[in-house]
Amino acid sequence: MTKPTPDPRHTLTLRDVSEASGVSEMTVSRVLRNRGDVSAPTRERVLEAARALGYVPNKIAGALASQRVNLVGVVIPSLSNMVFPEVMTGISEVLDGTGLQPVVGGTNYLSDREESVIYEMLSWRPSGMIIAGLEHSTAARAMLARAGIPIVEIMDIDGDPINHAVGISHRRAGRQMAEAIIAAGYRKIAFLGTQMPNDFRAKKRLEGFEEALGKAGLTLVDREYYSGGSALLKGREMTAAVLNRTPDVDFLYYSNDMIGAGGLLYCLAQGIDVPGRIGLAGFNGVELLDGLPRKLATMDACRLEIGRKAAEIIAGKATPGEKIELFPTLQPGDTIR
Amino acid sequence: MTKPTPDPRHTLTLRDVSEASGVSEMTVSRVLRNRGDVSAPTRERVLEAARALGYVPNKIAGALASQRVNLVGVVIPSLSNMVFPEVMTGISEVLDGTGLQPVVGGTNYLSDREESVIYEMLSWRPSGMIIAGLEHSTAARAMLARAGIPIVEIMDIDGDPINHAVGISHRRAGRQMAEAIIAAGYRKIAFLGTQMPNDFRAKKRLEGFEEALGKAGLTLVDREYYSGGSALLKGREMTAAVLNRTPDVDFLYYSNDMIGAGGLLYCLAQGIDVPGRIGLAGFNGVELLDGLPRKLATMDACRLEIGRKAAEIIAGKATPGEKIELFPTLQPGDTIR
DNA sequence: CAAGTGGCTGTTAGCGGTAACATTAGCAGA
DNA sequence: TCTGCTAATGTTACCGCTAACAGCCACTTG
Repeated sequence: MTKPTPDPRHTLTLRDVSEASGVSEMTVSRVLRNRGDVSAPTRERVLEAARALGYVPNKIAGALASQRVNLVGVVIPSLSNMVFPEVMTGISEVLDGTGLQPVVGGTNYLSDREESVIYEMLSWRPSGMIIAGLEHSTAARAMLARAGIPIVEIMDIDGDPINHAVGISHRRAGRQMAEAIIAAGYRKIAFLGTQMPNDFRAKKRLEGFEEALGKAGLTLVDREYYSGGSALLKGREMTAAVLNRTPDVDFLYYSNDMIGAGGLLYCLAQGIDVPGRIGLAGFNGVELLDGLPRKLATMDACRLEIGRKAAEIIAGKATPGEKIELFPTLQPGDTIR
Repeated sequence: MTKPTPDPRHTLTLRDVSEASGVSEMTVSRVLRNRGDVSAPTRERVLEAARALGYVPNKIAGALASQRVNLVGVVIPSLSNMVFPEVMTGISEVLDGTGLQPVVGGTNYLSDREESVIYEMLSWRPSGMIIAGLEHSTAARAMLARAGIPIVEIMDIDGDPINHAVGISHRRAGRQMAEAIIAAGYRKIAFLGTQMPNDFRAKKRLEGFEEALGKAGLTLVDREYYSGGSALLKGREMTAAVLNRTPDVDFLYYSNDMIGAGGLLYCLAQGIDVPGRIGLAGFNGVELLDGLPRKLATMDACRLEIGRKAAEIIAGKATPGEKIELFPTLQPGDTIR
């Protein structure tokens, strides 16, 4: 069967079910939505008819008539980031059972893309929007602000939310990590991270990090950026480059766990004493790390909780304070002495 | 600003733009959709008015009236599987520019969930559906079959598609891997995989694998299953368990690369000679592997290409043959001697 | 026994757009 | 001047469903 239309007739509507079961369309509608009073026998007849016909309601018509859409737009930079699936899990957990359904869109860290994804989503009149980050184009902010639905910006709270924000302070996270590293006695610290001009959160982390270094009278002894490709592999390569260029470096701060893991594998393969000779740290608290030969120091980003809280605000289950700050915990692992 | 409704008045409609620009709603509609003839000055006035008001069209109403929806439903088991983001990339690549937009839904390998996700999606009357796997509940198949839209089942072609199928033969993939392993001289082969009763593709791979073993007069010397948790870590644990229980095993066949990678790290840490004493192989060709100390033998699943081809069928860019079979290539890596 | 009451079902009028057709103006050619 | 045509715009009738309200029929209640 290659033809996509195995049905000879028109597409089914409420009317078909109504005729098949001998009641009005309205009653069918009531049965199918479990709303209002319908007698048990009628309900049975209707359900039976709907099942027999294989009727699938048309939500487009329903949404237009009722002015209600059970969709929640979720706008994130990337699906393949390890970070966002977990946020999605938190969102789904909470939304499941509320009748609300998440719809995901990716922006690839592109502001233009973000704007058009938001526009597209709003044109479906969702019940709420969850968006990663606080930085958006003016147009995007304007659209969101006047959409008349709850908007939750997630991941970050260093900035001004349109409506609600749930996240951590990346600036503070960077600072904390720097303080821990300094406290452990490391002094020649290098940074290795992504080259994404639009990864504002990574940028803020680095700012906080350097700020804390500054307070201790230190500056980064080296930095290395990458873009694209396998993060694990890039981590190896970048680490090799830094160690080569700055042999006396004693700490490598990675902007995420994947490149950190690559660096760790590289150091171990080179027989470098970790954390004695060189310390390492990443960011995110990716589950992956649990399987590595040594546990990388990191900081979890409260991803699951961020997803949950955001969804709760949309679902009306949480008091919507303007900003909800979560506090990541530093996991020293085995790579800080 | 905590209130989600910065706008005092009602939500905007075509009428508002029409009044603001002094033309009929129909003309506004034409301008906004770039359809039909509209004079340049009128077009300008309308666009100007729409921009000034911050009008976002209501696709629900538009879709109902035009009976056209630019959405493509994509149903996959899991977003956090490493496998599916790449499929999504392929889909997006092709759909971008066609005006079609993918909408993703996850099933967690649960047949019930799948059925309800499909129902939910169909109720939005999408232009097409892309669904992982060939195994669905009777009700799900029926719904899809009579939806009157192109349905593309992806990943697998060992079975009967509803409409179109794009994928690889997992049975054949398992067979091929077994043949390569046997050819390399391994004889005491164990299998380590997921415990998911609904991961039909992993199951088929194993069937093919065992079939080929059988032809060579061999059987699996051990098997180990897992569920949940960090795949990398589980890989280590399972490998330890097998090596402990069956010390003379000489090959470990993993149902996916992540647990394979965990196993590889474990073997290396134990100082086991890989691939001399023990050979290893996974499945998927995950990019991640590129950063591992040694390259794991695997077989890529043509994920990008599957996504592309599926999207092309939906977009009408490809001749829709019933089944499109892709052929994975075996990547021997460094873990088969 | 009239008037209420509650359970069940039907009727009507849109929701905000768009397809299809109608209308108008402007202009060329006979 | 009149017809015929095209480009630009307007009018009308839905799309499939649901909110709101309107019946109707037992039954109770005073």
